[in-house]
Amino acid sequence: MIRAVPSRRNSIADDLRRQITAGHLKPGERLPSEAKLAAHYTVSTPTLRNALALLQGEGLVEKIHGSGNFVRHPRRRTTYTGGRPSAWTTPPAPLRSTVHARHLRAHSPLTTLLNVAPGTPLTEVLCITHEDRSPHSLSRIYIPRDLAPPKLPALADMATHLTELPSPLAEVRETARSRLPTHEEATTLRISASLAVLSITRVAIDTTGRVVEAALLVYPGDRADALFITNYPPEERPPSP
Amino acid sequence: MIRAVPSRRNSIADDLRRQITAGHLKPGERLPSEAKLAAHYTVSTPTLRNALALLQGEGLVEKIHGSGNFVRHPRRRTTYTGGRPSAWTTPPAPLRSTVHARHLRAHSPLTTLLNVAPGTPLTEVLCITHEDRSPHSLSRIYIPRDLAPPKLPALADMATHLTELPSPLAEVRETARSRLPTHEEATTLRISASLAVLSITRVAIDTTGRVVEAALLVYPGDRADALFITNYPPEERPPSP
DNA sequence: GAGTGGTCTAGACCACCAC
DNA sequence: TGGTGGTCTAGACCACTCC
Repeated sequence: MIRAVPSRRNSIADDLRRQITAGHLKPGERLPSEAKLAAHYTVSTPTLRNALALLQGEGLVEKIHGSGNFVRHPRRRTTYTGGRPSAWTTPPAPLRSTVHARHLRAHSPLTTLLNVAPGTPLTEVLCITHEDRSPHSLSRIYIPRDLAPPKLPALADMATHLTELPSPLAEVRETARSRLPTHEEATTLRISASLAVLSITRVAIDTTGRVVEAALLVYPGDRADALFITNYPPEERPPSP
Repeated sequence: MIRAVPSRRNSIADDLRRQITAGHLKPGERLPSEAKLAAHYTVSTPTLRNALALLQGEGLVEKIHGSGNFVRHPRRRTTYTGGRPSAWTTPPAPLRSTVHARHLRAHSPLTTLLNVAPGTPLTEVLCITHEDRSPHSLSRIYIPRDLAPPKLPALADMATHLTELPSPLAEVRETARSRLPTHEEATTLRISASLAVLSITRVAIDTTGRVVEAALLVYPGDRADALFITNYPPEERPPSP
């Protein structure tokens, strides 16, 4: 049974949401200050802030400390396509990537992910995609250093790289999880701490069983889906259990 | 730059979290009332409730209106495996399913999902898996009625069914999304409204291009991952772009 | 420095649950 | 009916941003 919840904060959120979706409040526009909104709706500031928190969780409003609440630009919803290592991936049309690479040595979570000994040299590529100037997604990609180009590369340079592996690619395993962002992720992606993210851990394995790439991908839930396609060619259709 | 956030609610949440993970507070146990906890930490009730809200979002604490805050039983983390229609799926060992089936006719979101005309007869199977007595996941499965058993079946009966399709299965497409639960989902799954869920939309297509099954799956983020495996057999290794 | 949001207080009153 | 959580008020004081 669904209980109707006619709380003050819900009706305020509904009203603001209607104004945003109807276009009376335009993307990028600043809302009146919380004090003014509270006065307008004749509620206390905590109640008004609760209403705004709902809209932040939906990705409709962005709060910037010290300057105000802003209507978010509606995000293009992009689709992450499963089954491909980074080298075969380019960000969809309107997005641009910022890439930073660095050297490091494998430690605790990475050792199990890449199945390497602690201290193994790795190359990390940190990649943030942007739509206009606002962040869209966050990727951390780890490659055994002997497979990475000797100079820390731009991601574009990597595109040609994974195809030159000593052994060909055999398998890609992806684990998708839904969770709230860490404090760090929320600030880099400039999203509310209550906006859920899709976290994908991807591992690419070559025919020798070696992990040639591991990737930790984070997509804010309001702007990305992940698509996975499984084909059953006639000769290898699995039996029923 | 990451800013340290040493707020009162964070330190309280940290303290309670430590007590839970260390086992001083045991699963199923009721926490002291919010008033008592507030007195113990010498904070106001809203502040204490904020601390509890953090733990709810992590799935560590379950709040039951009128009776108290309880330490959740730690959930077994299950793994949803992609690429399979319902008929090939059985819930992992400790879980049991409650199944309800009903007839209905296709309407707005289902018509596009199943690619059928409005009013097409469908069979809906609503499936809730449980671990002990607490809900674990929620599935809604839609099948064209001529492919479903004439009597509304238990899901177990369906297992043999999809293998008897007029045309063999050709493709499974799965879209994964991260979001907060709807009010309805939060109450049926007995989770906090701030615990993110993994929502998977799965469509199975046979060799004639017909959609033989569509499924809407909801997994609370604290207790399920989804795993997708893509194999590249030697003869069909895709080229680099 | 003026204006904004971030956090917190110390209550009030209502809704739900178990006895 | 008594205890619990749910919602809300009307402030206070601090931290951040921008001029």
